[in-house]
Amino acid sequence: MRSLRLELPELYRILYDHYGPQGWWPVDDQYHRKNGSDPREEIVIGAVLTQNTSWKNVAKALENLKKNSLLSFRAIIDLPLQTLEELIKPSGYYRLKAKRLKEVCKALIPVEKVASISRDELLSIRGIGPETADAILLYAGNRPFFVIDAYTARIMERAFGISGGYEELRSYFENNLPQEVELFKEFHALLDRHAKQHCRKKPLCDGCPLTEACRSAPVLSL
DNA sequence: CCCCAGGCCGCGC
DNA sequence: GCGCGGCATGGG
Repeated sequence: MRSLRLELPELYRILYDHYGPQGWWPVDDQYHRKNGSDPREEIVIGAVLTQNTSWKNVAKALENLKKNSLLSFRAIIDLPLQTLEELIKPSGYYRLKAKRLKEVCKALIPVEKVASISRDELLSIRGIGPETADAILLYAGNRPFFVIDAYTARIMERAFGISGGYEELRSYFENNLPQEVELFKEFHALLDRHAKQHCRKKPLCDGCPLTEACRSAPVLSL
């Protein structure tokens, strides 16, 4: 963990200046006002549904739940398994995720728990691994846990030669940034955005804001 | 046709 | 403790 050509706060600044605020985590506040539900429940549910799945597909599943006023822990717990499966089908792995959702909702009701539950306790819930746990802690619980995902790992490895397992990367971020929840939220979202826009599996280096700092950037020929 | 997407679990080694 | 297959839909 030594070859970073810029400090994390600088990396954040470059991405933020280039892409602007990303508006994570997206929630439908209007829906929750109308239904008297808690937007944090939507974050937890979305965090489970988005496991290895594009957000577009997740949005369809969330929309199906909203249409029927079922986007809440209580509704999901009370819903027959098969009905839940049909509603979330667009998000993929729908049989697996229907079971996971029920377990997670049961374990986290009332949703105020996200403010106090320990990371280890979250990890002991079936269907919650490290990334989902940290997403819940950060975006629903407003607590300073940095979310690592495949995008983050790819950017750090490719651009800066920083590789490591989940926990290694997480402590790297948490130890080299001010412990500010809003910074953690925005930084993770920006890394996601950057991976989609430029740092894809097949990198699109044209117009990349990190070219100057990136060790894998193509050499400019005159 | 292929590959990929905001992972996790259970298994074998 | 690490690697691998399974899980599934929708979009490029």
